[in-house]
Amino acid sequence: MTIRDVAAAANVSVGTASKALNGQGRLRPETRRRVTEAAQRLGFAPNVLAQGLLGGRTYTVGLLTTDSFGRFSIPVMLGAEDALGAGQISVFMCDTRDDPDREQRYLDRLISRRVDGLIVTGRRIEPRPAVDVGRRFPVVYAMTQPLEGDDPAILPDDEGGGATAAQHLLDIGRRRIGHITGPERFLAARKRATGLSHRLTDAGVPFALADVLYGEWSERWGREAARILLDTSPDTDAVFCGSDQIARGVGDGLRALGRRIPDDVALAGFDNWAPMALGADPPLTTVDVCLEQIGRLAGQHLLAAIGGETVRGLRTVPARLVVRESTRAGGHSGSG
Amino acid sequence: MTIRDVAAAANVSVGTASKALNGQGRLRPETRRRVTEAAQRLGFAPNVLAQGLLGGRTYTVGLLTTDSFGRFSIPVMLGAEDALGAGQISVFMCDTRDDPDREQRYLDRLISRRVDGLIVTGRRIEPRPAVDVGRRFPVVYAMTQPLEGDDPAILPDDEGGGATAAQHLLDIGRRRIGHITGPERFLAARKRATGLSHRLTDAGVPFALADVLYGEWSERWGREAARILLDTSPDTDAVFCGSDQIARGVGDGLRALGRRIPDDVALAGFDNWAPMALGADPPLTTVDVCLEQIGRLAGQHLLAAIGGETVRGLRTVPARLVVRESTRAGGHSGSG
DNA sequence: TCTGGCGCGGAAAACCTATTCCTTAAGGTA
DNA sequence: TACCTTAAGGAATAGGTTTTCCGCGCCAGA
Repeated sequence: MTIRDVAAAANVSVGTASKALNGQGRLRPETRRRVTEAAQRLGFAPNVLAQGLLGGRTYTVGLLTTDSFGRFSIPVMLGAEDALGAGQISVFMCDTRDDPDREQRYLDRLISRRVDGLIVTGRRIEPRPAVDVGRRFPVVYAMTQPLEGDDPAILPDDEGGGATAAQHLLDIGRRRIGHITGPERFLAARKRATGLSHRLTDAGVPFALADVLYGEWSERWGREAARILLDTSPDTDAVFCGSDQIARGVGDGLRALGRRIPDDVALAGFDNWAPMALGADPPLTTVDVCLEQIGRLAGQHLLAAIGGETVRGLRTVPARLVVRESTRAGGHSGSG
Repeated sequence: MTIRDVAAAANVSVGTASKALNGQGRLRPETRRRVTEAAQRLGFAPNVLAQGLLGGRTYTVGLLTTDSFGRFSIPVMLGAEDALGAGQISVFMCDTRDDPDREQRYLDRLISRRVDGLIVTGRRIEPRPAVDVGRRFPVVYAMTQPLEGDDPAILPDDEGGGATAAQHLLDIGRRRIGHITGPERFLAARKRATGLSHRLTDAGVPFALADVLYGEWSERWGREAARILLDTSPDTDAVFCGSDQIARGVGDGLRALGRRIPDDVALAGFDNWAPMALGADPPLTTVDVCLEQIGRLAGQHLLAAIGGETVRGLRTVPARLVVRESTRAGGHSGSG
């Protein structure tokens, strides 16, 4: 089923058929109609490979992730697809599973497939080695940043997110605030802690970076850390956590020690991961870094780069605080 | 950077260059070496579009999901990519977001892109309208099944999973078993209940399908249902849940009512969703339907179909019980 | 009536690669 | 020495589409 068949069915040449189907050239309306009708009847769909071969553009991009398309990549991907799909661009998925060999094979394939561009996503915001595709097509990073070069990267505002959470806890009257988060080696964890610390210090509330409880991104760590925190600071009236999972664990830990949430201790998480944050009792206040928006921006930047614009450097997307029951105002002196 | 450039650099014709690079034809070893060396030096990668145009195969497949690449699609996708990637096949992702118009646009695009095949995945196992791609390329369903036609579908064994969980609860000595699950309209929920019921009845343990607590796939429902269950059956010594999320809620609900897990009540979930099942305290025993395996099989079936074999009908993948602390043996008369 | 212009549609090139067929030269045999 | 065989590599074609250029016929104006 090619345009040749359509042309034959409409009694015109292939060139004419092409013009009729694409609204080009000077054709009689009746001819146009005859061709489109024949195409319709035969169920003709143009071969995009041939178009790509001719036009030098394939209308495809690669999406490379080191995250096994996990919790972070997926929303980013959806946002990117949104932006790209509107431009009629299809997306190849490439899941490296953190294996450099796999990644190289994927890159080779994408090069062979003559993609128009590439989006590289990562776990949290850890910097990663830049991908090497020569100057064949533009690359945009999302949720990660290249160690070398100045290819554009779209990042969440982890520091701002930490600050926003801090401000909220201050606003509802809390002053003895703890912070339980993931491993210190994660840039995202350090940035969130920094944001929190700066805002609290600015407000005259004492908070030392040395007080941050670094651990792992798990509920188990949250439960354990809750005990540690109350051991050293029994008068804690709010805990800001580096992830919703940790917050879930902290919540259970606090309850096990007799604290009520939010009456005795307000609890805030990070990520706004729906199943975790909404499933909690009470539902979790949390920071949403707007992953879809990050993906959408990455897609738009890539489209711009494909269109010839030069886009460079980092760009952060503001985080959004989502207030739920776990930090209801009223404070520790409230209804309890 | 085309094979023409390579040929020029090696002082041969394009035909000869092609033969040298693909190990075809009769060429002097020295000529072969000269060509491959030039290709290497110029960083040549063959244009797969041109190859596809010529060979009639594009070595691409589509992956269509109604699940927004959520919890179910992702592992299926990874498995499928595993199977397909080994065959040098790239995957187009198509996220319909449950919008028929979007779906149709994706299908049109895939047809235009001349994919070699299509995998359709879904949420749980609900049957869905068959996709219509004429006889252009083979279609395999995974985690869903077509309402019409007999295209192959790979499904989890929900009934067997329910039976396996039942057997496990019997094995650890429980006899008063409750079942809390998602909405009754979900085939998966009904099948799991059926599997449980049959196995219990076979073992002489009374269980009426009317006792199943259907609700929603949420922790909140789990918490609520736990109260309902203990209200009507205070001597319950085990609860099997239709999802890990529900199990989390049930666990919290039971604890709030003073029951210890697993000492007083054993608790089992479904899905083996790591963050939920492992984060729980104690970690959840659960049924793993082996989503990756389903995806892998779907990929293999699709490869077979692309290769010309005719594959038809449903195929189920056995579920696997993952035993963790929440159903430790010993029973209610045990250490408590 | 002849010419210029315009409306319409056809022919061909281009995109890149793989493959089939063909040419050339060299070496061997009768 | 002439013919045949074989090795080696070149030329051409196919695949589907778009676009540029060109030609044909008709109408209007001179």
